[in-house]
Amino acid sequence: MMKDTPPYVLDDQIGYLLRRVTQRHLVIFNEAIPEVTTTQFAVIARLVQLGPLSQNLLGRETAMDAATIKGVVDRLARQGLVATTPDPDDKRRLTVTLTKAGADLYAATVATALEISDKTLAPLTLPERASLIALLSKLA
Amino acid sequence: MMKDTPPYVLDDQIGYLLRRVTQRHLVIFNEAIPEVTTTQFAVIARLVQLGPLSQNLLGRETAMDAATIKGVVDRLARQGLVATTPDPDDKRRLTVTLTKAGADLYAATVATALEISDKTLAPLTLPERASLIALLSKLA
DNA sequence: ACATTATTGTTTGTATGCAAATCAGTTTGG
DNA sequence: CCAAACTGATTTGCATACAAACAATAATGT
Repeated sequence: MMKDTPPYVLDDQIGYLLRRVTQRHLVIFNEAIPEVTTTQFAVIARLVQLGPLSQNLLGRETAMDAATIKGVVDRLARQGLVATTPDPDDKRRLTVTLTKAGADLYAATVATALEISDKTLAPLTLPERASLIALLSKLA
Repeated sequence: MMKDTPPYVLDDQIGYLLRRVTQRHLVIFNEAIPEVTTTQFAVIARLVQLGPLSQNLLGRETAMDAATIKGVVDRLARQGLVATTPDPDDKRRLTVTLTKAGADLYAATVATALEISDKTLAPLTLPERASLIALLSKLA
């Protein structure tokens, strides 16, 4: 006897669920903090946490490859939220620094950012939220 | 006394975790089924499940807006995996149908697609996997 | 019947996100 | 020391993903 394959139910697949939950989160974020995107905010948060970093290292610290972080940094620089300066010790490197405007934006929005996370998780109880974060952390 | 704001830990935020888990999933998918992307596979799976659909409805059934589904359908059509035909009853509508090549590709890869979901969830125990899927379903 | 409204699909613009190729600069091994 | 390997950054190309504006068509209410 052949054991038959379980059916493929798109709505129960981890990839599809991740995409839909992400979509909902992006809407919530964009409504609450329209000035920057989630990725841009992640970059700012990392710069607050770690201080100035080279562009590629900043990318690794925020899970973006070299091509992606370049675009994000360029757009943040265009808004005056970060600045880039050449590294005197390594002529290849570009140091990315948070500007005052960037630090001010972070200070003004970080509480809202926490509310966004709460709102995204709102359909869950508090223990469920902690459980979800723990489970996702194991997969990251 | 003011209760102070909880710290903003980027790595514990739902949005950041979703992005990183999605990245890992996309790598696994692309290694196992390089012929199509996750979104393209979702479209094919829906067509298998529901049969021919108008382009916009297909987008709604796969969580893509009108602009996005158009690009996805165009690329699938270019590969000969779907075909589009005008709807005689509604001149606005474009009916999207799975071709034989599309149906064959689905038949040949659906078992692999299930393995991809398993592999993405591999760091979790079986009960943990069920729990994660249930929690994400509540947020979708 | 017909004006208002809604729906379908398209296009443009912006923002991730990754692969691959390239160039410049740095590090390392023999 | 110096060729080989590596790293940092950039560019191009492709694939989502959404907003906004638009044209064609269909459905609705009065």
